[in-house]
Amino acid sequence: MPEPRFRRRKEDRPQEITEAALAAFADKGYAATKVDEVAKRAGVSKGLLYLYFKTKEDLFKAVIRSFVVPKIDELTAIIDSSELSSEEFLRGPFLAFVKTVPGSPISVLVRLMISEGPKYPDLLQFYWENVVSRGLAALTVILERGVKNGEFRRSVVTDLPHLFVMPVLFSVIFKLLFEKQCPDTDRLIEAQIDVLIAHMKGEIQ
Amino acid sequence: MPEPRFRRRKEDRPQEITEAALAAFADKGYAATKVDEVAKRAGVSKGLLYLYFKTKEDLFKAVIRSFVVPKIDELTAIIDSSELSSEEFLRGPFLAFVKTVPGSPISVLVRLMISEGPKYPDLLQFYWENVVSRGLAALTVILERGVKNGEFRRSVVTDLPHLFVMPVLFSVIFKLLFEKQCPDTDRLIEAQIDVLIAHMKGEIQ
Amino acid sequence: MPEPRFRRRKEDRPQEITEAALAAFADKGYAATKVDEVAKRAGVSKGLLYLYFKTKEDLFKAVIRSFVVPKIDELTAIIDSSELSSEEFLRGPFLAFVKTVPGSPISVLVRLMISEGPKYPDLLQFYWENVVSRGLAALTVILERGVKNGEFRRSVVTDLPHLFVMPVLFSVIFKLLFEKQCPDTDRLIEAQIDVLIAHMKGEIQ
Amino acid sequence: MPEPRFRRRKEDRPQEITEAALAAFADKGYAATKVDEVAKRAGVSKGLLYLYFKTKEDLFKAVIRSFVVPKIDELTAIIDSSELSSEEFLRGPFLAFVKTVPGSPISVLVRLMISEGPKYPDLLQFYWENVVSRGLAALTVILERGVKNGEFRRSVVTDLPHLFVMPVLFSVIFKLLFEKQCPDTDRLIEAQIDVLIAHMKGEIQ
DNA sequence: AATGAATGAGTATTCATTCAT
DNA sequence: CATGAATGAATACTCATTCAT
Repeated sequence: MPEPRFRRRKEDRPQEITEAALAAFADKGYAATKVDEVAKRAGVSKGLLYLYFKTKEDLFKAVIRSFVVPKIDELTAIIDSSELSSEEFLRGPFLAFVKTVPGSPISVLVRLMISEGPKYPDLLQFYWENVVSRGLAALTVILERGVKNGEFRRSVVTDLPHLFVMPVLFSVIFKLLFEKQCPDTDRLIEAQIDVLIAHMKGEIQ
Repeated sequence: MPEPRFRRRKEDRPQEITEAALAAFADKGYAATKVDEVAKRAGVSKGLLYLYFKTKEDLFKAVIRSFVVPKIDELTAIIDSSELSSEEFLRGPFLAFVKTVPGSPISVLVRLMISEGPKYPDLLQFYWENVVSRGLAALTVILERGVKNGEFRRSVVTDLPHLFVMPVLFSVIFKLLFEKQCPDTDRLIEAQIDVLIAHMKGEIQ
Repeated sequence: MPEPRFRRRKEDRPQEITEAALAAFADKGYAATKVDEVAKRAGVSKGLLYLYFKTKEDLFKAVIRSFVVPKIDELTAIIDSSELSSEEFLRGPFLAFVKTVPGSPISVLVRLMISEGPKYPDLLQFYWENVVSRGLAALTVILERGVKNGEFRRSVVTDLPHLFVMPVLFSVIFKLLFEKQCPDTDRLIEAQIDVLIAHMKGEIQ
Repeated sequence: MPEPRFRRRKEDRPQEITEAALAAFADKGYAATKVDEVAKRAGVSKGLLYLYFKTKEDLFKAVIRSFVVPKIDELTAIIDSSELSSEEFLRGPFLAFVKTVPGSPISVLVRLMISEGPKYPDLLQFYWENVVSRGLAALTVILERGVKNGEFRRSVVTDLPHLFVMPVLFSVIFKLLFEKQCPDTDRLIEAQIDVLIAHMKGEIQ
């Protein structure tokens, strides 16, 4: 008995399709990915894809939105529920979270944002509001708390949460481009955090 | 019959074309740039462009090669000719050089490498050999010299020259994507160098 | 549980669908009308529509057939039941009937026949047999009766009933295309009939 | 020796293409005509067609414009250069001109305007301004001249130049749809003109 | 009978590349 | 050398039709 040509699974389709799209975009980038290819990967006809996403661009935006926001939610959830000191938090949950990024599917999204972002200002806006600024804000909360506690001295470092994010972006890209020559990204990230914390604490290293 | 005011010499053509291409790629990215558009910008016919570059991909590779190598040559030249201490070098010529990158035309190349690199392994190889590894090697020379001098303690930092490059990559991308919300990149870069040097020197900050 | 206020009966369905189709075709023409749209207008699912009409073309043919024949039946009925002289008939019931055409839903059918007819010879055949030739035949009966009566002289006019139909077709099309610049179609139609009758009667106007 | 794949004939191309398009539209109507088909008929590649006409719609508009305006220019030229009395003009050059329309390539344009016009208001506007209103104006000039001369009585007929155009539109459409059953269109047109002139002259017929 | 999710052939349009001039 | 007219393969998107439910 042959497989039925139609499977009705309305609820699951959008997710199945965005997952396939993420994989395809990861492989070839946005422009080089054919809609046909995404449909095939999702085990779905092109027509159905267009039932859920009006255009290829739409699909792209949906991919960005649906995979990135949950991840950042994860981070803020950790902060809110944590009773740790700032240093403990940075060395513990934050470091752990941040190490998972390079090599995870999200790293693909970073590449997509860099490649295609400039063409879609609204998407950048969304990304800024829902990911980057939220991430930086979360870090700022931690750093400020550390200053208030007396754990940290106020300095450029407590002022520039970007310094804590840098190694992640760097690792993602380095790994993407020069897998072979890439240093141990965990070590790189740890080193940066170490250096920054030491600096904030005013310790002799 | 009056002489044309500017007589274009054959030898300049390829460069004129790669410059036009760089500008076009900067505006729209590789895939979205039409060969027609590049030819128009270069003030040249499409046919002539194809006389110098066999394919669009060829042109792309030429762009990468021709703009990036001179820049890295610049850096290594500075190192070789410099009599400064390691710290002086890092805070002086290195910092100065590195600050010029975000916002310069080369930053465009970074985006191009990220977007298109994975499709062209030979280009990545070239980029690694001629840019990244040379840059890291130059830094390593400086750091080792500092350790030998007794200026710096040996540590993860002297071991990971990547830490010195991170803020540049970060700034380039941040500026590209979030121009509006971008922090002062000079300050960001300086902060990182400060923190790293302080750490290597074992000083209280 | 309250009775639904309107219970749709199965028997009405085809008619409801052809009505929706006529409206949709009127708006956008045949090719530009989507089956989906017709189904929605009819308050019916696409699947059900296909239960009644095998193809879109089928639906189209049903539309033509179902709206045009009753109209022409109306006209012949008037003729058969009328005791009037030929002139009275032409100036009375015929004129009245004919004036209602431009601006009525049937005028849409005219456009459809002109646009799509050439693709469907069987439909044209049907249209000819059931509408045009019957209409012309009815007119011929009247004109012949007038000649027999001595009301009218025999001439090209009594020979070409088409002359009486011309202003209707003209008005329908003019109104369809140039609503804004369209002359009063009633006046146009009346003028034509006047002129023709005067001619047949041999009167000085 | 094989035919050269490329023939450079920049000047002739647009006309060659519009001619092919007119023929294709005549055969199948606008919607059912494939751009591929037009290109093939014109002996040209699809790409080249798109070099001259940005879209299929554009091509359609060009077809309408390029074939219709010359025809109406012809008519107005005849009027301007004629020394005839109004009746002589109507029975002579006007009648002759008007008889050529049904069956000529322009008759195709009439069908196209009816089918597609309502979708392109700007095209209808163009058609109105450059064809219909100019044609009616030309007729009005003739009729007014006849009234001034004393040739004609003023009446609805001198007021409604549309009456003179009606048989042309009617013949075009009748021929298009019911070729087989179509009366002699020359005779139909002549009859209408006869009747109208007789009426304007107030003669007993 | 009734639904609407699913299909896929069909089409307009683009753009890197070629080649007659 | 230089041009840009000409090509055609490639691709996003549509919509009549089918069929599992």
